[in-house]
Amino acid sequence: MEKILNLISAQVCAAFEAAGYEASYGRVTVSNRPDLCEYQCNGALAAAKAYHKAPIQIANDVAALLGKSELFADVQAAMPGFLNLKLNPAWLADYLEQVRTAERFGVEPDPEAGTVVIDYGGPNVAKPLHIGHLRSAIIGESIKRIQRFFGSEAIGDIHLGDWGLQMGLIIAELRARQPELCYFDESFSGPYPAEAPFTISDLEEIYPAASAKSKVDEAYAAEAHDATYRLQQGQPGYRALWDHIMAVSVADLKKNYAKLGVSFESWLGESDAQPYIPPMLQKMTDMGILVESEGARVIEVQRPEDTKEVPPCIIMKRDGATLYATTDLATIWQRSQTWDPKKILYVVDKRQSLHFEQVFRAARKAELVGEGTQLRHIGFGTMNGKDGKPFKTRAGGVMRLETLIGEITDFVRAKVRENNLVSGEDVENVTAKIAMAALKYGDLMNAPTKDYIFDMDRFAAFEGNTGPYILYTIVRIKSILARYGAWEALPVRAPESREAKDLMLALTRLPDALELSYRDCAPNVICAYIYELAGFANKFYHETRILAEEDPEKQKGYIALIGLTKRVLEACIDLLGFEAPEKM
RNA sequence: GCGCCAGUAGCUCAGUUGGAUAGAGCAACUGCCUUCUAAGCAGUAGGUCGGGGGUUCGAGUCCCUCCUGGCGUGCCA
Repeated sequence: MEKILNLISAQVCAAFEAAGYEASYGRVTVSNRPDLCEYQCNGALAAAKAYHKAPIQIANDVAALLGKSELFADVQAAMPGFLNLKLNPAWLADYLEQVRTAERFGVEPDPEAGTVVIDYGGPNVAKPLHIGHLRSAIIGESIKRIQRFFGSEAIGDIHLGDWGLQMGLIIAELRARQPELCYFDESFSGPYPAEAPFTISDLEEIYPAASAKSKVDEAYAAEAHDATYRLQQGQPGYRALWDHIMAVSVADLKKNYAKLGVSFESWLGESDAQPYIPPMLQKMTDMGILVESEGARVIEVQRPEDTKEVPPCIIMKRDGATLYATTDLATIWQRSQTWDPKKILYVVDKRQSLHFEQVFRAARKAELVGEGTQLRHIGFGTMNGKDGKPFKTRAGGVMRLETLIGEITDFVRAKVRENNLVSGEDVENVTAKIAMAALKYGDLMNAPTKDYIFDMDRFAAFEGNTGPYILYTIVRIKSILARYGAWEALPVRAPESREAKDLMLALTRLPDALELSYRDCAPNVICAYIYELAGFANKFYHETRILAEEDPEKQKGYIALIGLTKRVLEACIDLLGFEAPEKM
C-alpha cells in the first residue's frame, strides 16, 4: 500500500500546483519540531528563489488551499516559510486500520528481488568460533531475514575455511605427534577407520600449536606446505584425515551456530570450489586476461577512471599454488552456476574491502557472473575492547563465542530469578531469549561498517537502548492482551491523547525504516526504529489505564493500538534474529 | 608515499536529499510503584559538532585545507 508520506506529499504537491508553483516543491518530511507539528514541508523556502517571492508568502498561499483537505487537522505557515502540518486523527486511524489488516503491514515487496546468496560465515574448521565471528553471523542472519521479508529467495552460505595451509598445518602436526597412524603410511591400502583419531578439543589445541610452530620453524613450515600440497593433490591418507577433520568440526560448528540462532542453507566451503578452479583458469587464459606479472599469474583490474591504484588480482603464485582470491573467484562461478543469483552479498570484515574490489572486478572481467548479478561487500567494523583496541580477554587471548554467551547467560539468569516472574523450566528458556536479545541488539544497533566498543558491562546493564528494553515493552503489552482476551480483530480507533497519536504516527513509519534497512543492508535502522517505537509504546502504557478503562469502545481502541504495536515490534525483532518471551 | 574510514555532551553513539532550538543511552542529580510488569515513566544538568577558510537566505551535513586516530596498500586468509 501507499506510504503515508507519499499520500501527504501528494496532497501538498497538488496544493503547490494549484497555487501556481511547481508540484515537486510539495514534498513533505516528518517534522523535526514535534512540539509544533507532525509533518513539515520546506518547499516554499526552495521555491522562493525560483519565483522571486518571499517564502512565507508562498507558504501562506499553499496553506490556504490545504486548510480544506480532510487529511489535516491543522495547517500553519511559519516564518521564514515552513509549512507545519497536523494530521486529522480520524484519517490517521483509517490509514492505520489499513496497515493493521494488510499483509506484511502494507510494506511492498521488492519486485526486483530474486535469489540472493549471503556469505556470512567464513569460520575455519578446527578452530573454535570466537567473537570475531559474532558480527558476521549476527549481521548476516539479520540481512538474510530482511532480504526474505522483501521477497528474496535468500541462501545463507557458510563458506567454510576448509582448504589451504591451515589444513596442511593440522595434518603436519598430527603427523609429528602420531606418525604411526595409518593415514601417514603410503603403503596402506585401506579402508581407513571410520572414527576420527581426535576430538574437537584436540583440534582446537592442535591448530594454534601448529600455527605458532610454523612461524618460528622453517622446516616445519615447509612440511605443512608439503602436506597442503599433497592434500590438494588428493593423497588418500591425507584426504581421509581431512574428512575426519571436517566431520568433527562441522558438527561442532552447527551446534554453536544453533545456539546463536544463526543458520545456513548451504554448508559448502572453499574445498567445494576447487573443482571449478582448473576450468576457470582455462577460461581466463582463453580470454587472454590471465597474464604473467613478476612471476605470478594475475588479472589486471586497474581501470582508466580510477583515481587510486588498484593492484592486480593475483590468481596463481610464482610456485603455481592458488590462493584466497582464486578460491573466491571459483566460488563466485560456482554460486553463479548453481543458483544464478541476482545478488551475492559478502558480510565480511571491512579490512578486506580492497580484496573484494579486486575479486569483483576480476569476476566481471572473466565473466564469471552475469551482468545483472550484483556483487556487494558489506564490510563490518572491528569489535574493540574498552581501550579502543581489538577485543581481548583479560589473559590477552581471543575470547571464544561460547565463553561470551555463557557470561551473558549467567548474568541474565540471575536477573530472571531475582525478578521472580518465571519459574521452573521457563527460567532457562526466558534467560536464553533475553541473553540473545542483549547480545544481538547490542551488536546490530551499531552501523555495520563502524568499529564499535564491546563493553560487557553495557550488555549487563539492560537499561535504556538495549535488547531487553525492547523485549520488556513487548512482554508488558502481551501481559495486557492476555488478560483482555481476543484482540486480533479489533479495529484501530482515532486517537484521543497525545501519547496515542504519537504511537500511531510512529507505527506509520515502519515501511520507511524497513525499506532503508533493506536498501542499505543496515539492520541498525530497524534497531533505531523499534527503540523509538518502544519509547512511544511505553509512554502510552504509562499514561493510559487500559484494562481499567470503563468505556468499552475506547478500550477496544487501546487494545487494537497496543496489539498492532506488539505485532510490529515482534516482526522487527524477528528480522533482527531474536524473539520475546511471554514473561520476564 | 598513496588510498579508505572516523573525529558530535565526561563515556558510547544517532543525526536521511543542506532547514526552525544538534538528539538518545550510560554515568550524576530529582520526582513517580496498595492501580495493566519500576528491565518502566517524568524531570535537572551537561555541546566553540577536531581547527581554519569557502559556497548561500541557511552548514554537524556540500567544497578546499590543515591536525589527530584507525585500517588497507602484489604473491597470508
